[in-house]
Amino acid sequence: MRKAQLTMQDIADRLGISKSTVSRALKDHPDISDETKQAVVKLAKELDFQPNTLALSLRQKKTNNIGVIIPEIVHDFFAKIITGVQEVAYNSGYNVIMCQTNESYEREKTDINALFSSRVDGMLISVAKETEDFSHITNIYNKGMPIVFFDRSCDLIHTSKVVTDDFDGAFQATEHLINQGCKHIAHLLGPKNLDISISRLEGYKAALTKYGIEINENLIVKCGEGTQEEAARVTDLILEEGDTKIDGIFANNDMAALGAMQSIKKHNLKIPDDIAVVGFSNWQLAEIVDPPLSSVSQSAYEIGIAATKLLLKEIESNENEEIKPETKVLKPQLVIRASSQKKK
Amino acid sequence: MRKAQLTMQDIADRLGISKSTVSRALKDHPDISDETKQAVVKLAKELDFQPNTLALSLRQKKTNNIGVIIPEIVHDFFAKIITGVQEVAYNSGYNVIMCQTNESYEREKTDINALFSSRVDGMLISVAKETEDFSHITNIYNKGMPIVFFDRSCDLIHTSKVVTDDFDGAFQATEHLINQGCKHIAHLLGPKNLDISISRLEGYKAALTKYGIEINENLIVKCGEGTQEEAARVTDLILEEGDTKIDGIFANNDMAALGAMQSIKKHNLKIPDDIAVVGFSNWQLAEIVDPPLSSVSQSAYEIGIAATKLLLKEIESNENEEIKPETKVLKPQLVIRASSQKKK
DNA sequence: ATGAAAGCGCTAACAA
DNA sequence: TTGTTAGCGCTTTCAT
Repeated sequence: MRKAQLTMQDIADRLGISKSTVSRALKDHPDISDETKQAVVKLAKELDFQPNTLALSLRQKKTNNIGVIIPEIVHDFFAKIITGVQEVAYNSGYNVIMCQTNESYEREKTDINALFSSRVDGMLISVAKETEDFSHITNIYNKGMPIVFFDRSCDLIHTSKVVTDDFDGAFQATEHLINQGCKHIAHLLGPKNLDISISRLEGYKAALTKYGIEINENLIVKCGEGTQEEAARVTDLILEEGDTKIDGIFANNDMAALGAMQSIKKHNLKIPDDIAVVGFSNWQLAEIVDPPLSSVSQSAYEIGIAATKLLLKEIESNENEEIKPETKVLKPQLVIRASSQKKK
Repeated sequence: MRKAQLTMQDIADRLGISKSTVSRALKDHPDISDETKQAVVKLAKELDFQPNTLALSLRQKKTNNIGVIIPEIVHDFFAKIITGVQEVAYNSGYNVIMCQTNESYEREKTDINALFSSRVDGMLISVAKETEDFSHITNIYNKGMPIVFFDRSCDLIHTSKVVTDDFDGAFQATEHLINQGCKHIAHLLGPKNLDISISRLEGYKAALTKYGIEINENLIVKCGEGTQEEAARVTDLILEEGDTKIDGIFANNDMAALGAMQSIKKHNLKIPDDIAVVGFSNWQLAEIVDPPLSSVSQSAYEIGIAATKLLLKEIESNENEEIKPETKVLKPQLVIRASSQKKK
């Protein structure tokens, strides 16, 4: 700040009263006379007085800030979560400090320590892909920092968490394909080291089993990191060299689904009539591509809302009462679009 | 914080020295003996001491935080800007506090005041669409808060700003279409109340003029807020009722370009051979749609970098020296994809 | 109804 | 080389 800042002392001086009176008047303390109150409020408004919340926070040992650790803002999914977080926080008088780790462990460590140093009242964390050692998180947890994980959690730490029911989403998607008449449904698998990939695979298998369709391991194919190109390539293989003629694809994510669609079109097959396609995540692109892509929506906004509510509850709970961690599993919703609705 | 926090006093007590010695030891002050230093550092590490930056900030009248006011995180464009901002800030030892206004004036006012109250060292601001009264910004500016505008600025306040050269981008796009052989290029116009819409229109006109192509006002059509549906609708009209057969479209933004593409396909015309299309903003969708969409890239990341550098320069400048505001105009780059490359 | 004073955790001028 | 003290701006207990 270039200029000296305006303080309560300044207001007090001008009015010939003490700064404690100013403080009380500003928070409408019953002891203060109406006359004094009005004078103070008037002058404060005139001078556009903004109290220094640093001093307040230091004094009260409470900042009314919460920190959010997020891997990547540019992902629709996380951006929507943030929006949910800010909504709840804002309405409860909290500010949100966001840090983007770019999936880097080092960055995550630094960010979390910085948030701790600035004494946020609690943290919402989605861990970076790189992170395997969680001591930076257990450290602050042990010091009493309220933490809620969202989307990507860490089982080592016994806190509240909010996650998507990936199994259920995959089940819904696969069941929908079956209901559309698909008998030979391929699955484009995500990276095996992520829990979500496994859960989605399990959901896919469970749906097939429920409807008495045999699981064909040849139709379950890895597509690396799940990029469009990789997905297109593996779909090419399925269509050209596979011994089974498929009529449906459930992809681990929307980018992969898109790659599959490109491959299908290239082979002059029709979507959805020859092959129906369903993705996962319901990114913006899903409604934009041609044909619009059916996809499992993870209700990111709701995840943000739920996680923040849990965190604020914890922050505002009485110090004495023991908080028992809750795990909220949000059911995803299948959004059906043209890519999977076969004409009957 | 549930538990009492660890302070320098605690460390001092355990070591039987004073807290000022601890403070000095921790910042490697030359006066302190190596012996003491090592003891302090060792204990601090053991106890995982994290200094309270609130106290530091209050004392130093410097928070090392910068605030960012952004309309919508979910837009690729802004998300990328943020990434650039965080990059520069992080490397210079600053933290970033982001606020999302959701294009609301009220929210913007509250956010800016909250940032001021928390004594951020400076602010990066992109104003909300709703904002017409700027007194909340002039207020803090007059109190000495360093401010840099990005993308959407406010001419009333004489600060540094970083913006895209929309005129140039539109010019490049239109010139490219002309070079591809287009003679009748339509322009899908953005909302007239935004400066950017006007600049892009002007760039379009200037390119036509340069190449001796007459400006046909019938080919300059509004498409409301620029959504896909609206763009598709107006394109339908041009194709069905227009008296000119067009061979190129320059759209004010990518969503509108997409709508135009849908309309063109519906009319069984080929992109780019019958009609070439160029959009603006180079959103992710541009490379995903079919055919991939040529688009003017605004180099959002660079905007974030440039704005933050300007702000930090201002923050770190000597109080006495007068800062003269700079305006950085970043040239956008046309990214040419299949939607506009006619076979010769 | 108001004021004086202590203290939140840290730094820095001044003393020793 | 280290300690003492004052003070950043605010709240709050205890006096008055």
